[in-house]
Amino acid sequence: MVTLEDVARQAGVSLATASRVLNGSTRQVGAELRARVERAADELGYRANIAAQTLARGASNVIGLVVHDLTDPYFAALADGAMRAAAGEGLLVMVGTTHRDPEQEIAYVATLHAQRVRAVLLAGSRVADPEVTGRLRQEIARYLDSGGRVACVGQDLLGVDTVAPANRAGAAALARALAELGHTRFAVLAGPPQLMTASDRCAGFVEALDELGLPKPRVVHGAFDRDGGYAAASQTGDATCVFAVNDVMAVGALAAYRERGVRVPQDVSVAGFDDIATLRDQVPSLTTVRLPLKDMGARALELALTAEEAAVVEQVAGEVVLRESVRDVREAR
Amino acid sequence: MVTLEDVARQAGVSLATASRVLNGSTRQVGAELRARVERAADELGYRANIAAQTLARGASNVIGLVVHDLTDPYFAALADGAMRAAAGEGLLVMVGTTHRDPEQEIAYVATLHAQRVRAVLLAGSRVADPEVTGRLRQEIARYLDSGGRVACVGQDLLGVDTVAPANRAGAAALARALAELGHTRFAVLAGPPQLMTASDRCAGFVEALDELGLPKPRVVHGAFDRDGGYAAASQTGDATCVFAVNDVMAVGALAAYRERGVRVPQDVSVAGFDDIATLRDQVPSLTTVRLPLKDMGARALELALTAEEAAVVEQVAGEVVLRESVRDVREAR
DNA sequence: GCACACTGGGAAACCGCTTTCCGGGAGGTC
DNA sequence: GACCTCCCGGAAAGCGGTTTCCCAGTGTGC
Repeated sequence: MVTLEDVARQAGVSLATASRVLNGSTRQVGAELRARVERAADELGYRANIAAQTLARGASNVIGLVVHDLTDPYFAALADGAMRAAAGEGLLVMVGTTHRDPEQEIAYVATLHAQRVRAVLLAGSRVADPEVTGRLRQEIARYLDSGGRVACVGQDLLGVDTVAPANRAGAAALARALAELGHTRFAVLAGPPQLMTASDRCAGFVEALDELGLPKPRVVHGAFDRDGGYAAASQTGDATCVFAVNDVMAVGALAAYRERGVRVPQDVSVAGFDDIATLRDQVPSLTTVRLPLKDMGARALELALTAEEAAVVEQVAGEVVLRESVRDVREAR
Repeated sequence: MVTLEDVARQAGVSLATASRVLNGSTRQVGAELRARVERAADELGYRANIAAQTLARGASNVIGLVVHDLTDPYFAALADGAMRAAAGEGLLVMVGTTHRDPEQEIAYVATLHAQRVRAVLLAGSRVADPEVTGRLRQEIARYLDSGGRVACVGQDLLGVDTVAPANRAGAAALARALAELGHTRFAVLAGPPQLMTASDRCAGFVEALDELGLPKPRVVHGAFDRDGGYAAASQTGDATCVFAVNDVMAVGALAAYRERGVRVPQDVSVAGFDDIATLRDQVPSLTTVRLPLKDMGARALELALTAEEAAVVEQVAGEVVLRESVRDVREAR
């Protein structure tokens, strides 16, 4: 393992000079010595020891990213956005996946704190459990106290910079758009009640229907993933329009209907939420609420990197996108 | 920022004792002192500084993973497998995405080397450019020399532990299976000629057809992604069966045919390669060659972690999976 | 009763790098 | 020519841990 000292000796200069040449410093070094150091470093195959640099500088160049599941296109897009932004800043990204276990999330904050990462990005829904959230907040507080930075994509519950998708408003807008097509009997594939992203979207949808004077939808709880949507789709009763609180669930529901010979949108209309990238190849194309996922990931990184006085919360609007999977039932009359 | 020294002082013990209590050591510490140290650490909110630990121990607990694109389900699955395995070993994962730029790949090896990561996993196709491969090998050699470990998923070209999917054999088996269904006029959506995964699969397919005495397929080059498949699908001429060298290209091709009113499999049969997870919701379901992606990612990590004398190369067989997207043309007669 | 492990605590060297501080020489000014 | 800046090189003090080495105290075996 070749060290800076080896390089300095080989070049016949001091440690300080070698350091200044190889790892950007404000100080100038004469051309002659500079060349000698560079040549020595190259000959020896020197690579700076970042652990040592981090320790000496008191600042690292890696950021931590905590997601639920990388194979979910939602998080893949978020992560991709954040990682591109990080690469642009010359930062490395350490990724942790929790598989929806809140304890894992807390543990990752602690671990990333120990790593002294420059910032931690928490992507993904909060859960409606004050005890767990409290412990997470405490872990975050420790990290912030020691100079860390945290940003989050999701509900504004942690008191840190947040990119907050307008889940309620988006779902409400979707409900109005669907009602406008003449639907009156709705079902919601609502995901787990404790998951706030799921329950917010469900609530926004239900409230909007209520304001329109439409009957309450049938609410079916289940898992927040493709299989959850698939399973829940069998319990939508006589609804003419089904809202799955995220796209992967909607895709699962489409599969279930297809298998049962239920035609979409002729027999039932289906809508999702997020507009994940894989939707473009879905048949029928899926109505959804578009969220600019990559931008959100990138924005979260930016927020985490620019220290403000108070925590800033940025609302991100969702845009209703009507596609083939919903039918205008007024035409039918 | 609270340090071990703060904890030791608060507990009224030496640095050494505090270290032994808090960060696993072979040495015993008396119950009394142990309790005092633990309480002090908790009160102060102490988190070990991993950079300092890494420096002192000369070994880190993070591994590096280099992939082309996280939003591609192929790499997401590979990464997920590797990350689960890493979590099981108590390791953190630092992820870099190259977006298919080989220079980025080399740069990441250098960066991860500097980070002194325990091992580097290189996932993704090699390119048929000896100059670039040579530079990558050189960068890897430097890292290996300084005690690093490297494993790779893809072609066995780097002289390191490798999980090598049987691209040629898998494509050949697929070709034979398709020929058995009576197809004789084939086209291959072949991806970029320099990309070895693409060219190996294409070559395996073409050779197998040749051995069967069938006419040469039309080979259409293009990008190795969904849009590449989409674009290439317009140039398949009068082929009755189209092989896309990976699934995302096949999905793109299906979209193109759908838009043009070409029915799959009635008008043209389509097959892909990889069996990515998102295929389960594809209509029509896609014939492909299944690769156990998650296992491959996990296996690569294992290989990297267990030092052998010589580099071990593990072939991974692909399994032909016939689904709706291909038609048995013998029936038609 | 004595030599002898053995146990557990602490002092201090060390991991590889950054950066402050010091000092010598070159160049400029009056 | 004396004095003052600059400029740049080097010595050395950290950064926050781990671990070796030393040492005192406490059983053990014979």
